[in-house]
Amino acid sequence: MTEQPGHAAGSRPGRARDIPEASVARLPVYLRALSGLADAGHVTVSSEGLATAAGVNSAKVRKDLSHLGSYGTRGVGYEVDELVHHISNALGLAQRWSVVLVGVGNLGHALAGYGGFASRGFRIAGLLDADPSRVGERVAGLTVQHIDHLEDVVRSGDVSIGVIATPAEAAQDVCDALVAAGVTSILNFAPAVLQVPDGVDLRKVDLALELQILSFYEHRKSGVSA
Amino acid sequence: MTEQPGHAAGSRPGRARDIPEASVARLPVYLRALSGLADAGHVTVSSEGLATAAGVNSAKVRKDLSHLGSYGTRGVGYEVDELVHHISNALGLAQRWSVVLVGVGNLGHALAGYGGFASRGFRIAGLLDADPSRVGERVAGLTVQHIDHLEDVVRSGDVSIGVIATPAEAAQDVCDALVAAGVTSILNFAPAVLQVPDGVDLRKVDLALELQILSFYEHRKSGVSA
DNA sequence: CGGACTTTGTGAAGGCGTTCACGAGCGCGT
DNA sequence: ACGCGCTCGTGAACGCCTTCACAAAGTCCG
Repeated sequence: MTEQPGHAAGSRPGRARDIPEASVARLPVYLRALSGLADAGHVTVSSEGLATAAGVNSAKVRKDLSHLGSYGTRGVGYEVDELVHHISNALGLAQRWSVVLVGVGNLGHALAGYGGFASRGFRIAGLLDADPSRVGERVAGLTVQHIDHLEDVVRSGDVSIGVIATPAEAAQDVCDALVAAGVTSILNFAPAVLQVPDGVDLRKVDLALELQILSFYEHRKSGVSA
Repeated sequence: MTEQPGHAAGSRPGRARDIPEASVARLPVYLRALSGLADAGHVTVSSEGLATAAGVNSAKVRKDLSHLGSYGTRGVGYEVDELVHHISNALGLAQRWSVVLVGVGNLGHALAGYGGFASRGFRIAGLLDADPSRVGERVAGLTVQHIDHLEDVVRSGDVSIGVIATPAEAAQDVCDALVAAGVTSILNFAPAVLQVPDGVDLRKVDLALELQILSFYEHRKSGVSA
């Protein structure tokens, strides 16, 4: 399930209408499904249709979307374009976020070249690495800089999100440096558990974790009839 | 949160002791934390210690581990080596799984070279790609083969797990081909929602999804005091 | 224009997972 | 040998999320 921790949810009593974490996590999925539906020429879509495209059930879709407001038309469904707009707004994708990517190894290359970031409004403000032999290399239209320039890049690029794609050993140091430079959200691809101070959001993607979960169920399958 | 669907849980009435999905998802995290503790020279660890290392709370650790059996010693804690052994067994990592990786682009390269797979007992039985210009290339000690060889690779390599790292457009076709070849678990890195028949487990890792979730909370942060 | 049909939005119910809290068991020191 | 202190294992309470089910509301067609 790869659940993620609670985002220091109560850091402020803030009156902001809160959308359940589980719902927030599905909004990007709806966004992607809606892109596909738009490309296929659909102008409107029912909760049932969107549910199928997103791989969930329709009750969940309706409940999730209801947190954003009442943007559906009874008897018809949701207007695809309008829904994309509202979900994007809710996710904060209307504004262009700048991210800094630390660690330009295999995974870093893949992330830098990944189209899914740019298409969702994320701008890579800098590529950094601690290895001097990598500095100067051109990757995805950017020049790799030394990690010492982290603070410059963050401040001059108005960066609030950092992505860590370093080896596990370096991850915590990089994380601390990101926080010190003023980054307030961190996405960690390194296989390590990181500590961050309150007020900084941390999420992780573990490439091997899902494979191990599959292993569990695969193991169960073969063992069931034994 | 990136939660994952229900693994067709009830496919068999199977008496296999079932571990809650949420627990299963944390076991790999414990495994990693325990590796770190072992390297640091710890022989035993308390639920509190493991909780800190894994980034969860101790009650959760104890509850999760209790599903595997009673391997702790009251007043002392858990023996690190023994716990690694039991968790590995539960996850099915005692046996060596063979996986086939389809799509050798940027991400495919990163995955093929990712040490976390090999270190957890996953063997890459083949690298496949549809692009003829990529066929023959050596990546991570293997030679890229054309996708037409999929069935050969799966059958001769006793492969039960497939990893998809293709563009979104190709993902469903590759998925169908994997299923047809006999793969029963699929890990999808492509940004697409895939359909699989009953009996096949599907999990996905979405590189951009977590970034969008961070965007949501970052957006909220800046909007709170406005 | 009116009635039947479709689909949303949502209160209520149910299930799952987390957290609490404490009894049971084990090691250690005296 | 015995009691003290520590930590596990676990039933119970709690809370979040999912699912159900239906009234409200809008469309479409005769």
